[in-house]
Amino acid sequence: MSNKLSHSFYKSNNILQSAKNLLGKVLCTKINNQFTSGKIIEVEAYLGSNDRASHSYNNKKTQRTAPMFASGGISYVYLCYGIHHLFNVVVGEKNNPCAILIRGLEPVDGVNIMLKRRNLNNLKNELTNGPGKLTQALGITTQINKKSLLGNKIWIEDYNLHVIKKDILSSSRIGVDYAGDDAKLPYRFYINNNKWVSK
DNA sequence: CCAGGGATGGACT
DNA sequence: GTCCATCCCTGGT
Repeated sequence: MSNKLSHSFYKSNNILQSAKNLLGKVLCTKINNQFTSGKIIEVEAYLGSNDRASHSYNNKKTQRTAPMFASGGISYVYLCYGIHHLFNVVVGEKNNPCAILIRGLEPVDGVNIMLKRRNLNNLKNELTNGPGKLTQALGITTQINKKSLLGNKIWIEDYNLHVIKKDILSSSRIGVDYAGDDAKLPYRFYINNNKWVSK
């Protein structure tokens, strides 16, 4: 049986709800035949054309942002600071360019593979407690940009891990000072008291 | 073609 | 906790 999140999950236009729903789900990759996964602990929602913090603000469609304009259910991976690959889940209907950035993961499968990719010797929070760290750990690069999340390279599973509603906290998003008033919006969601939340 | 930017990380105290 | 190097790629020309 498969617990893979299906098409319908990604088509919703209620992006904030979708972002919260991703908490507790398990992000999986199979890169170079190596399976790794982690439970989603922290996310940020980017609400598209009206959100100044979003790459797709003002319907700015370029080669880079094109994946956001596609129908939900694909990856949006881009390079940040020339070094870090950041992974987003594209959600919403076609031409509603929204995405959810994954910022923190609790390692589940393939910890040894992740440690190796991160050049670490033992399990500690810096393995996956940041958007650039977790992509490195899961082997996510722009090579898997614009890929279906229903395929066999990258996907998300629902293991029915219960996240208590009151344990979901929100805050403003990180590193979006350029967004004016929109920088203050409480579109970052994370699980309370969890060591895998970014610093 | 190239100037400028960027949803950060890690080294250090 | 604080500070700052990062460097590839994008997009406008």
